[in-house]
Amino acid sequence: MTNELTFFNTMSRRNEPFVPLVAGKAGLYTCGPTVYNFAHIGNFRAYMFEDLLCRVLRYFDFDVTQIMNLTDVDDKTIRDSQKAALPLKEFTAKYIKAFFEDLKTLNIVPAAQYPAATEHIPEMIALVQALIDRGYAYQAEDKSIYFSIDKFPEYGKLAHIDRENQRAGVRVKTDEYAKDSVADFALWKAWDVGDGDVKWDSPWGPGRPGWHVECSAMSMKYLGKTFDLHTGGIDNMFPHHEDEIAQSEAANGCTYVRYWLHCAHLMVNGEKMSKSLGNFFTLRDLLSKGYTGRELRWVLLGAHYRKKLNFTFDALEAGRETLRKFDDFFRRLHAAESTQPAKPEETRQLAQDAEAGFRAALADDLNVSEALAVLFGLQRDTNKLLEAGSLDAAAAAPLLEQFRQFDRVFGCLEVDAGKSEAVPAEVIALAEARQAARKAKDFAKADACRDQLKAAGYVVEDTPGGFRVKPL
RNA sequence: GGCGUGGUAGCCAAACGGUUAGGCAGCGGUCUGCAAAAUCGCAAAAAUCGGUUCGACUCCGAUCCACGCCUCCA
Repeated sequence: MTNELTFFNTMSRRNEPFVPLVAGKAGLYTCGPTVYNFAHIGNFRAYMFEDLLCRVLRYFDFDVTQIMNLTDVDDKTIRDSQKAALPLKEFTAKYIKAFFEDLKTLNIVPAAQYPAATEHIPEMIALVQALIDRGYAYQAEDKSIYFSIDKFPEYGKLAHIDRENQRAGVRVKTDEYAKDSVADFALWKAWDVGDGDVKWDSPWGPGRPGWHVECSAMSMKYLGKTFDLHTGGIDNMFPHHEDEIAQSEAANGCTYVRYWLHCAHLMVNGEKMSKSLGNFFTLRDLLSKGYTGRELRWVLLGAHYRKKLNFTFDALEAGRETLRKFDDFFRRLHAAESTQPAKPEETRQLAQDAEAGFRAALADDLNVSEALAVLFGLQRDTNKLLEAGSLDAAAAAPLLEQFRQFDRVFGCLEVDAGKSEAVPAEVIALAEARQAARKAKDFAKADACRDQLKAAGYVVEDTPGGFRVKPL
């Protein structure tokens, strides 16, 4: 059985066996949302990928500690809270609440902690001070503190950025005159009038932390100076993650992160979905169109995380159909009755083989497509047995259990959801009336009964053993 | 300009130097009063042009196209 997980490490640009710092444990840091608005489904592609990663790590018996930060102070958050005439905290609280609701709707397993930037200012100040003490940072004329990239020769090792070849000129903004070098980035932003009452005291005067320093300070606090995995969207690779590495390694003198995993974008009409382009859907948009979190979850799970995924409503519809078939399938499997000798040893073997294929697929840098092929393969084999009438409860049990195992990773099969569904007595009565009419060859009446059932929200299906009623 | 990714059947999407990926949709058979579900089967592919090879969707090169990062961004 394959038990060796491999991940594509952005740092080395190749697949590497995952060997954690501490055997059996995995520490993971995830760049979370900036809470000035509702997250869109492109954002959720990244959170879904991270959920998949954590679920797979757990499937392989790792004890996972996931930390996801909340960026609750930055230029846009300040700007929009001022527009809304609300204190920063009150403004972000609304979107933090919405974010957690959305995670739940998508059945994303919660992280261990969700540290907020504004709750960790002392840690950030300490980190900036360490960088100043070690000669990596300086205060400019505008009172802000900057990281001096020239002092960190390894700068660019993650993104493979060669500073010589960067386009000259484009990065210069009018307010950056104070920096020693254009590429230097802010660790601490000095307060200015536009920030209103958003400010914290520091040894360098009032201000607020720079974006990159937030993640470094919080990840170190919860996971240590060196930790296993850091994830995020590919657009965070540069400059955000590159800057995190520079700050953290300069301050600590040791490797910051051992495995970097980056998720590709969700596209819509061939362009990346983003707030700045305005071409996005929020989860709430989809819910209001009648789609479910489960259906979106299925769609987002459908492509490998390092490949761009084009979002379409067709895909959502196809996903809905697939899930419907699964619901029906599990209902039939729960009700399995044999007309021939059942063979539990055969189904146990089927389950075992599927398990092996499933693990091998996921171990290969989270190849969900192949894992899904295994899932569908087992479904097909199971259907054949059901069709042949050679499954009873005992023979079905190992199969059901295997699907439950699969769902620890997929999180949307709902294997047991239809099991205990109570069908109202009047619906049963109606179905029985239809059955009687059919026997009497009164098909007009039988069809009328079926229409009535449909109106009540049920479908009736005729099987060799009798009828079967299920919700529409 | 620099760095990078990708172009697979109607749609979505994998693996792999030679053997059916898979899903949705479609077509035909079985089952059914009709349906539905299921099942069996079928069809359909590799942007273009070269090269390497006994053999290439898979390796190499060129071309075209799309997309991303270099600026807040999952």
